[in-house]
Amino acid sequence: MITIKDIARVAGVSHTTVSRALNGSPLIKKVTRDKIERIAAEMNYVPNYNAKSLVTKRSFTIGLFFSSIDQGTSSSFLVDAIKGISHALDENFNLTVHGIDGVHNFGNIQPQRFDGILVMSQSDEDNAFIYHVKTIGIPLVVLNRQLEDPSIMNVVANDREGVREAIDYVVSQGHQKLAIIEGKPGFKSSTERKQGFMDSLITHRLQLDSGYFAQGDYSIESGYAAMSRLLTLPEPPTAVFCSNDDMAIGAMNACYAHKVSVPQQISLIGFDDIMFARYTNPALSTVRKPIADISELGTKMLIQLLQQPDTKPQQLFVKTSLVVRDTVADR
Amino acid sequence: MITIKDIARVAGVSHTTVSRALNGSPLIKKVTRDKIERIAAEMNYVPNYNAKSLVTKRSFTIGLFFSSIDQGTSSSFLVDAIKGISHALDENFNLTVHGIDGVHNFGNIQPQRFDGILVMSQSDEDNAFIYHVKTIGIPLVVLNRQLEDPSIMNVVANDREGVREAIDYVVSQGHQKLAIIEGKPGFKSSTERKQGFMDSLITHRLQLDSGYFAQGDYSIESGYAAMSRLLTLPEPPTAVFCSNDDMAIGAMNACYAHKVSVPQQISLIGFDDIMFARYTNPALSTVRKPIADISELGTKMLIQLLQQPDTKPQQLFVKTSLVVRDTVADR
DNA sequence: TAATGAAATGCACACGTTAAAATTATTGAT
DNA sequence: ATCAATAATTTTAACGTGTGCATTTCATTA
Repeated sequence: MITIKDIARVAGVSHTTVSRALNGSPLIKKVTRDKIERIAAEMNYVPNYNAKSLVTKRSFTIGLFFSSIDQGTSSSFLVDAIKGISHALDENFNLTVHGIDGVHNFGNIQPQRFDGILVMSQSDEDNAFIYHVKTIGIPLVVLNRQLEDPSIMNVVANDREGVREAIDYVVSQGHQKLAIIEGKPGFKSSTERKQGFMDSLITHRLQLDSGYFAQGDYSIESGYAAMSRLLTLPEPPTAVFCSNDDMAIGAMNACYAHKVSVPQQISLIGFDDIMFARYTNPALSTVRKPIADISELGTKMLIQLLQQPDTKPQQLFVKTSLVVRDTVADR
Repeated sequence: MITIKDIARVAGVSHTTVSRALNGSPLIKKVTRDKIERIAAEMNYVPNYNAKSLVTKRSFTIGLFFSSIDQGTSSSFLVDAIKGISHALDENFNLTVHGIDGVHNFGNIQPQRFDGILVMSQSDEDNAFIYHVKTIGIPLVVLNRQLEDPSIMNVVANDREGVREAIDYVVSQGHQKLAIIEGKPGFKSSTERKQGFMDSLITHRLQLDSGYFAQGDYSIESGYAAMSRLLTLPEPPTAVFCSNDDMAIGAMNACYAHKVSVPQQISLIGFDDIMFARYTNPALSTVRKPIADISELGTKMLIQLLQQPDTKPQQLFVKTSLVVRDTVADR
């Protein structure tokens, strides 16, 4: 492996000059810099990041932490997140991936090992980790889950607005009796999406029938169970908003089991636009939550935070978009 | 941040002794070691991996490289792979994730940055990268795609055997007219799976009708197209093996579009057992390719390779398993 | 008790880089 | 031509750790 000292010898300068030249210091004369850069390229020099890190105290790695990678249904999450991040990340940054539940020793999470940390959060159980990171002072951005704490940089989708639009669309198709299968109790996203649902109904002066609010927990099974209950109602809804696509799939299977045809007899709309929403039969209409965009924006904010540590934390919202497929019928 | 020198001062020994004690050197007396370990724990000492790396020339990171993370349909791949790997990986190893297509400068891939590399390969376009890694001497394991080169450690599923079992099962259900939708031409996996298909037919003395061999390329669309063609045959098959689940989903949609009911009129069986195979309507019968197991085994082999660099490269096969769901009818 | 050898520890340097301080070269003004 | 000011470069030290070799400590034997 060749080092700056080797280059220095060839160029007839000191290794410090090489270091400066290669790092764009203004202290170096142009001709010297050019010569050094040429020689470095010729010798296929690649900097030793460990040595760099040791002295600059930067690690050139940013860590991506998921609530869990062993559990958690949403596999598309991970891919989309990594996509978005690597899109925004400089090539000589390393991206490491971890499950928060796999971190047994918080002591391993140190400023010296991570220049910055992205948390793709799915549950408030991540808070202990998040606050550890915040406490030891590693630049931090939390993605996907809306936090109450305004002192932490946070990038999320505008769930409420997105759901409102979706329900507006369902209503515009002539539906009057709308039900909702709610998300996991206590989760911010659950209440946000429910709010969006109600916003739309209220705007359209449709009644809020308490029998049309079914509890779920974001799992496929809970979608199945909730839908089964809704179908046995004396006067079933004509359209059901499922607070995520997993539950929508469960709901669709429930319809299938009860010989209720989608969308002829009942319309369904989900939330997330997971990878296989388009491959269900019929293809699921849903609200796209742009995980890749969220991740990319979050990464940009993190980089900003690295460069200017006193940047004010903000809560940023990324717009969702309605994806019309085949599960909402015109009435 | 506290260093071994701080510990040394407190313990009243030299930093060398601390270093040795903490790294399990046999040169240190037990009482000394115990004292040092106690003090280190009390002071919440965490080693500086950059300094360690600089002097030992080990990076404590292993790189996971995918063919692409921007493209490539199979999102469950990534999750399962990371699952399997982090399962086998020591906590003080870092796992970094990259897309091979995102590596613009092979010069960045150096022994100094990666102790070892795992390639989750999906296409032979990865070969340039693989051989670069091999050439510069980074310990390497290639996962998922079977290589011809016996000098590279390789862990793959036993596709041929898995398909044979699956087709045996389909035949045992009374099917006689079986078709196959083949994978991408030129891919090792395509020919392996086709071989498994033929193995079974030959064993059961069923005829190989060339009209029942449809070309695909692993994409959903190609599955749709191939199935459409098979359905227009004067004497259509009663069961179709699709060389992966994506094509099976395309095929299922083709049946749906042609008003052919699955499995009543035609049976389908896929390969991979992707995450949403169980959520199709009806749920897809398929062959599970254990990506997590492959990754875990591959990681173990890599670790072995790190510890004993002269370990002989092998080609290891991981068993697939038949997943019976609802798309193969009894006749 | 002294000599011997083995066990335990310390010293000094190295790893490749950046940064502060010191030195030398160059320019401009008188 | 001289001096000051500034530009360009070098010298020296430091980051935290591991390792070869020298040194000390300690138990054993003569």
